[in-house]
Amino acid sequence: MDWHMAARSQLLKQAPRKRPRNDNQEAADWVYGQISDAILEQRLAPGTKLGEEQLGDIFAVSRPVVRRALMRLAYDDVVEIRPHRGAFIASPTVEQARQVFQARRVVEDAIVRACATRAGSQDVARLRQMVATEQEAARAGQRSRWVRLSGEFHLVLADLAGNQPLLRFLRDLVAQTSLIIGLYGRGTASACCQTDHERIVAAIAARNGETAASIMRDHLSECEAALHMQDDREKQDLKAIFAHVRRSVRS
Amino acid sequence: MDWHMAARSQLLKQAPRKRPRNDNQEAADWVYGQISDAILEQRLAPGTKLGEEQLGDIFAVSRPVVRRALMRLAYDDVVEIRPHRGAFIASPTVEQARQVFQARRVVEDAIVRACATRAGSQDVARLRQMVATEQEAARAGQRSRWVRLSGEFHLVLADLAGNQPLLRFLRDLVAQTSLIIGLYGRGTASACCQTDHERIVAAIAARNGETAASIMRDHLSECEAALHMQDDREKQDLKAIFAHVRRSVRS
DNA sequence: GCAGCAATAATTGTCACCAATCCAGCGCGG
DNA sequence: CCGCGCTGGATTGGTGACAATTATTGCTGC
Repeated sequence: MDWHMAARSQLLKQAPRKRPRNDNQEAADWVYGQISDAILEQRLAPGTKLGEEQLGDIFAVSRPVVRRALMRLAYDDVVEIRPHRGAFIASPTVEQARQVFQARRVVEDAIVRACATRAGSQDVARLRQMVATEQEAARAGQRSRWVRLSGEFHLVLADLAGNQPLLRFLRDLVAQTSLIIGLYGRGTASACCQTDHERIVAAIAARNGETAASIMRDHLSECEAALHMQDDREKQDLKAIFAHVRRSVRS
Repeated sequence: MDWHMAARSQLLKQAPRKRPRNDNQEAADWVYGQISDAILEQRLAPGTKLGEEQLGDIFAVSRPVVRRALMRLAYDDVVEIRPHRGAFIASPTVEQARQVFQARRVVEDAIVRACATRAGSQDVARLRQMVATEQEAARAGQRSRWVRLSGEFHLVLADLAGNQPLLRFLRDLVAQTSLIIGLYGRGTASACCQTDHERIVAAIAARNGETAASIMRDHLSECEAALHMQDDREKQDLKAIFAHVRRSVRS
C-alpha cells in the first residue's frame, strides 16, 4: 500500500492519495486521481459508462465534484463525454493509438537524453530500484501492479528530465497507452520487452544519451508492434464475438 | 475579420468562432476560445484578474459557464486559479519559460520532420500564403495580429504533421509562449527572426527534414535568446517602477 | 503617528431544485 | 410476424441562491 509513495517523486503526486476530510476543493482532484489510477491499472475497461450519480455514491461526494473530475479526464482524452449521453472510458482508434506511440517516441527520446545528462548517482539508484520492483511484480504475476509500475517508470524518467510541460504531456500519453494496451494488447503483450527498462537505466548511468534514446525508441516501437491492432471494432466486435452462436438465435 | 478562417485548418478550429445561439454546452468553449484568443493576441497581460461575474457580464453567460472556461484555461497553465482568490492570467517564471522553449524545440523538431515527409504541394502553398500574410502584418506594424499569425504558423505546421496529441500539446505551448513574450519580450523581440519561417517552408518544400528541423531549433533558440529574462518580477515590479520617488518615503 | 485587530464587503465555492434530452418498453399498423 | 412511432423513466445540464473564506478598510491602543 505504501510502495508507490516512496517511489513517487515530488512532481508526480499532483493527485492526493488519501481522502480529504472536509475540503471539497481537493475532492475533485481526489476523484480524478482515483479514476486515473483505475485506468492506469486497467481496472476500468474502455467503453465503461461512468454515471455521475453512481460515482457520487461510490466516492461519497456530490455530483458537481464528479462532474469536474470527469471534465478533467475528458480533457486528457481518457474519457469521452457525449452530450446528454454520459461519460465513457475512451476507446482509442488504431490511428489514435499509432499517434500516441509516435508522440511518445518523440517526447521520451528527448527525456532520456536529458536524463543521461542530469541524472545523479542516487537518481540512478532510484531507477534501478523501480526496475527491480517492476520485475518482481512481473514475476509474481501481478498484472495490474506491473502495468502501473511500468507506466510509472516512464513518468519517473520524465520527472528526472526536469521539464514540467513534457512531464504533464507524457502523463496523458501514458494514461492513453494503458487504454490502448487494454484494447489491443492480448496475451503476450505484457511479457514483451522485459529487459528494455534495465538497459535504458544502464545507458543513462553510463551517460550515453544517444544509446538510451535509441533503446527507448525501439522499446516503444516493440510495444506498439506487439499489439494486435485491428480497427474493425465498435460494431464488428459484437458480430465477431457471437458468430459461433448464430445458429441458435431463434426458432 | 475572416482572414483567419481561411487559413485555419479543420483540426485547429476546436473553439467556435461565433456565439452559439442557445446551446450553453458550447458556450463554455466559446468563452474559452475568446479568452484564449485574447491571450494569444496579448490583449490580456499576465497578472490580470479574471473575475467570474465580470466575465459573465461581458460575455452574457452565467457564472458556471465562465467557471468551466477558467478551469480549462487553468489546465492549460495559462491562467492560475488560487483557492478563494480568483483566476489570474499566469505569469510564467524564467524557469518555466525555458522549459516551454525546450519542450517546443523537442516537439517542433519532430513536427517539421513529419511535415517534410507528408506535406503536399498545396500544403506548401498554404504555408507560403501564411508566411506572406504574417510578413504583411509585420510590415504594417499590426503587432497583435502578427503575434497571433506567428503562433498560428507553428500550429498549422503541427496540423500538417498529422499527430493530434502533438498538436494539442503545441497549442498549449504556443499559448504559454505568448504570455512569456508579453512578460519578457521588450522592444525588438517582435522584429527578430523574420525570415526563419520562410526558410522553414523552403526546407519543407525541398523535402529536407533535417535542414527544416535545424532551422526550427535555431529559430526557437533565437526567440528565447531575444527575451530579457529576469525573474525579479511579481513584487519587485512596483518597487522598481517607483524607485525614483524613494526620496520622499521617510524623513 | 503607527502597528495590530476586528468588522465589513466582495468574491468564490458548493449545493439543491428544475428543465431538456435521450434510451427502453409498448402498442399499432402494414 | 416484423417494423415503426410513441410515451415513460432516468440521467444529464443549467440556473439560482446560500455558506465559507479572504482582502480591505476603519478603528483602537500604545
